Amino acid sequence: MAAQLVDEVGTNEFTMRLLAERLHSSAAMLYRHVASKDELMVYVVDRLLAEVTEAPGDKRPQSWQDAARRIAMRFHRALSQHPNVLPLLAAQVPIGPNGLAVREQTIGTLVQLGLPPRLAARAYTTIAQYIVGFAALESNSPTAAHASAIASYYRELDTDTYPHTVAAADALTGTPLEDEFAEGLQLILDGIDRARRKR
Amino acid sequence: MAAQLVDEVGTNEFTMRLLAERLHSSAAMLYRHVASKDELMVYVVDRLLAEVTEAPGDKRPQSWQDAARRIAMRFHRALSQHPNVLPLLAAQVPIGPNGLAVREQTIGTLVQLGLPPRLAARAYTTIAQYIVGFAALESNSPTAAHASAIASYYRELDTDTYPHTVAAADALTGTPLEDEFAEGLQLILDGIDRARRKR
DNA sequence: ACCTGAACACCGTTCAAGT
DNA sequence: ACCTGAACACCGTTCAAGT
Repeated sequence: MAAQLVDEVGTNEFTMRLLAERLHSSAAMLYRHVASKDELMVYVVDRLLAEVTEAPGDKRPQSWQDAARRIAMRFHRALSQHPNVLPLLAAQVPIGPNGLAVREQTIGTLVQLGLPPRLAARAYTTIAQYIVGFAALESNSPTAAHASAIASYYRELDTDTYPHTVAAADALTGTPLEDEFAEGLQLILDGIDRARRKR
Repeated sequence: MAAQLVDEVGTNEFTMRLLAERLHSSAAMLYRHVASKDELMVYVVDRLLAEVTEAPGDKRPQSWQDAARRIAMRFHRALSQHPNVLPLLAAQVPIGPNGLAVREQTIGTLVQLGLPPRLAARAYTTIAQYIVGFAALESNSPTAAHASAIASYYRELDTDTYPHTVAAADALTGTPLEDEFAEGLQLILDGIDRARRKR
């Protein structure tokens, strides 16, 4: 399957020829199933979004904050487990069936729990953007592959010319990334809550 | 210049050979100035970030909200003027000198106007993510190139299976994108403000 | 020493030719 | 009818060979 291969070798190394080889087939054969590599990538993204969909056994959320937090965590976890999909997600707006399903489920739940439809839609978009953006930031953390190159780059930074950047970096190094994610999310949820109360 | 060519032909059509041709040079010559195409793309992104830097003649912001809004608007405008740079910005964390300068200036201003350093750093990241995410969404609007393909895709959507998505789409079609951007930004600013007051 | 054309090792995609 | 090897038209990158 294409999604597995992306997980394994990453977007850059993913090749129609390599996928064909894995399937004991030929590259030309793939074009009988998909129109292009781009279309295939849409499917790969949609596979990831499938993991964000609500499971049937999930207990019902008690508040819209609860619901938003839960979907955000699922989304975040899916991206942690499939970090190689991130570049694809940043490049496309997810238009596959699961992408639409997640959107629909989430907005629906938020509306049901008291958020005005317009605000619910904006909330979903803002949160989704935050998750993807945070994951992009996370992939640049010291555990990532290109770490050494970027680390050496930052090492050259003067504390005098970039005092706040360096200070902030130090401050944030203290807190684990999981907490950071939750804190930033809370920032957004609070903003949504204030918008809700205003009307 | 590389940035101009990206603006003109887009990321996909941008080619070392084409750039060399524009410069009345050869592709091999480019590798005397840059190590790789990726490095060149870092410069292209940094050119855009240069437009986000504070101009010397700017009047001083009155509040951190004011400062944040102003930098967000500049960033947003730069992306509107160079939409082809967006895919690059989504793929890299901007590590060029201007990227660092914008970060430094912004966090510095926010701290000076009363935001705790940690919160200022997170605020910058969250807002930057929002801007890039919003631009990605905007590039999918009906004025964009791939509009017909995506439009036809959404046309197939059942109002029964995706009631909230369709309803939200209708609701949001009414408001101009500029207003939407400002509203979403306000959501985040409110969240930051609540975090500030809490401590 | 500086620049280039041509080459290398790839791509995504297509298509004539086999079974 | 289904599948494939080879080909096409490209890439980014390198390098021997020219000046």
